[in-house]
Amino acid sequence: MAKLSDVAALAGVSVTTVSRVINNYGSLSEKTKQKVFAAMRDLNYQPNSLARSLQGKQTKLIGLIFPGVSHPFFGELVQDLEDQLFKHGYRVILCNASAGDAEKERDYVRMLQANQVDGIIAGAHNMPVPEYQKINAPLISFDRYLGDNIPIVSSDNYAGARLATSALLDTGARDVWVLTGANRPGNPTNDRLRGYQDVMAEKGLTPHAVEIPFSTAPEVKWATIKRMLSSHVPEGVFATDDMTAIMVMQIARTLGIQIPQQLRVIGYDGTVLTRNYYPELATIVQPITAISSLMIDLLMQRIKDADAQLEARYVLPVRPYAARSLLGE
Amino acid sequence: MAKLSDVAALAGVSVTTVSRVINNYGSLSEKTKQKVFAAMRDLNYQPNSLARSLQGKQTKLIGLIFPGVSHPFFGELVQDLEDQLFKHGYRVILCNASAGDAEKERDYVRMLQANQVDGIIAGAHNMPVPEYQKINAPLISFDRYLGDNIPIVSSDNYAGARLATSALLDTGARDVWVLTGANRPGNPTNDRLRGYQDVMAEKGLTPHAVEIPFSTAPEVKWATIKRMLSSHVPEGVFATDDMTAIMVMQIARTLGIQIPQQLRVIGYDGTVLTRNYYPELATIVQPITAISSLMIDLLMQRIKDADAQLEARYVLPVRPYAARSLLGE
DNA sequence: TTTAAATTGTCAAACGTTTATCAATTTCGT
DNA sequence: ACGAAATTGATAAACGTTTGACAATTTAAA
Repeated sequence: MAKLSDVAALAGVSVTTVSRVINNYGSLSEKTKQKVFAAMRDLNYQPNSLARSLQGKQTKLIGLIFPGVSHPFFGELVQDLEDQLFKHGYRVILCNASAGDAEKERDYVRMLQANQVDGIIAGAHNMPVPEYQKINAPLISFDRYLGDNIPIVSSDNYAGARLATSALLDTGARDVWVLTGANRPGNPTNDRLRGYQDVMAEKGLTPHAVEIPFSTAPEVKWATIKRMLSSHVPEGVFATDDMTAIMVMQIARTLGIQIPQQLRVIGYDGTVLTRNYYPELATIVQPITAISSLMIDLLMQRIKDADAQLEARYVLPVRPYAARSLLGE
Repeated sequence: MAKLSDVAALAGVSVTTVSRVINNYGSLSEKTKQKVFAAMRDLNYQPNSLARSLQGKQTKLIGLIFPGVSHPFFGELVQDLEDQLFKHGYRVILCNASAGDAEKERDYVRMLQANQVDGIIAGAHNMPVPEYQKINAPLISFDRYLGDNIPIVSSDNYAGARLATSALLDTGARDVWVLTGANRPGNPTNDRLRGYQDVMAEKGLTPHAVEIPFSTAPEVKWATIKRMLSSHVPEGVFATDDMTAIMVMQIARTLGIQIPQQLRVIGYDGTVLTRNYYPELATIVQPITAISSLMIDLLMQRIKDADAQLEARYVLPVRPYAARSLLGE
């Protein structure tokens, strides 16, 4: 790998001059600039990031901690974050912090700090809150409470859940159940459950919640749902994520349950993937692009100024998708 | 951030000793080791990766260049790669090289080299081959020809395509079409097309190929398929990826085409996602886990020894999934 | 108690940059 | 052609670590 001094030698100038060209400071004649650029091109020179970061520059690296990119929602979110961060000149270190593995997440956080990342965006939550608090890199959270002064960005889970539940009730259904992920304290997705419960209460209906942790193996999930549908067919099911909703519909079909005549299903997330490849699924769309731009925007503020005053919570609006299909239209 | 000298001061030893403890060389008494470990713990010390890499150590970073993680297949592959690399002590820099954007990919490659990554795994191919050739980091490719001496790992596209086509023919279908991605030269996925063509030829049947580039916007893809199915309903369709297969089935349904009575569809990829959430889809399963372990294994060999002699091509076996559903079982 | 071996320390160079200081040289306007 | 301004260079310190050479000290074996 060519280094600064090689470029200087080839261009016939001093290393100081080359550095001045690269960092664009001091006064430089157009002629030498061109000579240096030419030499850089010839040698295919790339400044060594390690060296310049060591010297004090930013690393231009951001750590992304999410439960994994194989889930379509996180896949799309991570892809969007990466795309946008790239445009801001940042690169991404990917951390798949599968649910439950606190030790791995700890390792990640350690590593990200050792690598001097300029910031972290986290959408996983396996470690206890106090540990997040002492991370000294700028940190923004998605949909999870990680500690005071760590801004949370999320979609309007409560309003979304109300929308979903109401859409089911609007079809005339009264026996409406909710399928929710693990109900961890301080987790904004609890609002999805709350939204459901509140709407049901307002209508004087009995809520029924079935809990299926996010990390449940698909086979187990399948079995659980099948057992549920076999013993009793509700009129409506609000699954708090699309994949679960799709599974409910699949299982219903295999059980010969008519959709939507007997059973109406609505999901949550509304990824591009489900909207395009499963368009008949009614769902609540999270504004992924808005979520990523906001998170990046907040992160950039904290990177510029570590003490930037930010809100504790940023809640972005959701919208219903394909609710008509609940009516069989 | 605490540094080496802080640890030394707290432990009451010299920096050399601390470094010796960390890197485990020279002779050390158990007592000082413990003192140093304790000090590291107390200060929550993390060696600065930048500094140690600059000094000559590996960065323990691997670049992953793929078309994006929002596609389930790549999402699962990347997740698997990341998980396994983590266990090997490596971290991942994620590069979404959306199809067609050579400039972005060039930027990525430049950046990865500037960051001194220990290796690269690439599953995208937007730059001309010569540019890959001059990358000096160890490089392994997925399913794409990137140049001589750059090993390609892929599933058995040819055999898989034969399997898929045969499965359709086995149902009695004769008018069988293929829906394939862009047919770029040197791209092993061409083998999927070849496999189809060969089987058709062997049976004396006329092949029909419709090309839909991978990067096509879903709406356009939808329209294309709809147009195709509206003008003529084949007896069988082999879509060279599952998402397209699913779309074909969705559109067929909206057109009132009976599946599988009138139209049989088989896909390719067989991700965990489709198998779990779309189990009625017949498909060919790529061995994602085997693919990632092999790629990592090869990469590790090249990292240990840059001149490690490796094969040009590694082809991993595929297996059919849910072929029975083509028969309506 | 002597002596060899084990342990720890001191010092300095190196990795590739950035940046400040000061000096030397070139360019330019008048 | 003179002086001021612009340009370039030489040198060195700094970022945090590793590693080698060598010296000093401690420990343990004979």
